[in-house]
Amino acid sequence: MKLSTRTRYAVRAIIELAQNDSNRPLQLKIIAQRQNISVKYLEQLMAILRSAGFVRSIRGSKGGYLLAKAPNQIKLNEVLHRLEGTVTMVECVENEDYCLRSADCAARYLWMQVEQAIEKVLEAVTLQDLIDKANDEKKLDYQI
Amino acid sequence: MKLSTRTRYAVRAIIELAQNDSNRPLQLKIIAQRQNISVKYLEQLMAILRSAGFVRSIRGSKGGYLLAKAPNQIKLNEVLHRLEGTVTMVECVENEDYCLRSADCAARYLWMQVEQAIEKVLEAVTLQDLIDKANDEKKLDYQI
DNA sequence: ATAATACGCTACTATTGCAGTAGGAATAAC
DNA sequence: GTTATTCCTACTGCAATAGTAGCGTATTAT
Repeated sequence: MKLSTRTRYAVRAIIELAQNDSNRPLQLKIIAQRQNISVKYLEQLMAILRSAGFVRSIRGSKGGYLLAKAPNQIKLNEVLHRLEGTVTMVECVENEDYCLRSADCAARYLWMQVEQAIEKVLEAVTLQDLIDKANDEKKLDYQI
Repeated sequence: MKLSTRTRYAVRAIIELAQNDSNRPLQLKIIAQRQNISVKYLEQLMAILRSAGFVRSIRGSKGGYLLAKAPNQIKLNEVLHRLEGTVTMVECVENEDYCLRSADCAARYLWMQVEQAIEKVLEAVTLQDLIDKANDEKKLDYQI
């Protein structure tokens, strides 16, 4: 039930964009440095986020990436869905016809419970929530 | 975030055992037929369940597998932990030292929320719950 | 005893998906 | 025009999973 590094990297990257409060686009080079990811790999991940409409890019010199919406308008479940293809852990949960026994399958019931729990969390969290949380933690650090 | 087929198969197998209300051991051959899994592959999965103490085996002619505890004593989180190695989706959730930024990492906060939600569901479900649920669904089928 | 049945163990192979690399084209700033 | 950056596509290497195979060991029925 591991999360792919693709997803982990991409989420970290989009958080960086959300935390970029300058009005200027943030370059992959910078994100790559901060997060210790190869630029080339990051490019591919950003392509996913871009085609999904979460970020927009500005090409050419001084170009880079910006969030395409406000951070409080980007829910993490949407992001995860795009990155993971599906958040479905098991085929039959989404596609009842996948298995003849779906209707009274005890296992399927379990997976549905788990998935609903995941979905509920992800639905309730926006990028804004995450950066707020990170800021709170930073404040705590200073107080020590 | 896919579940491995190892886990899916093993859970289905242990549910079969939980549903076996004869006092006689259930043979892998039977489970393999019902679930459409190779016997040899099942053997390996059952070895995991056995070493974890969830099931016990009876060797020899007319042998097979039985649950080692009552179905209401087997929580799904325990089973999943054994099968998946870890239910941790992201390394830093369990191991704070994994990353220098753990303390104020916005992403880590997200993954912790998700994992806690998963764990909460799995902790609350026993094999007994699953077979009860399956029986309920069967009853509904008959009523149609 | 013997045959049949069934688990136990270990090694091997094939496949798949992920992670990462590479090169060059398009675009914009200066 | 030069430089900096994204965009696109293809390729490669690697690791984990999925599945196979064969022989060994234990138990029961007869």
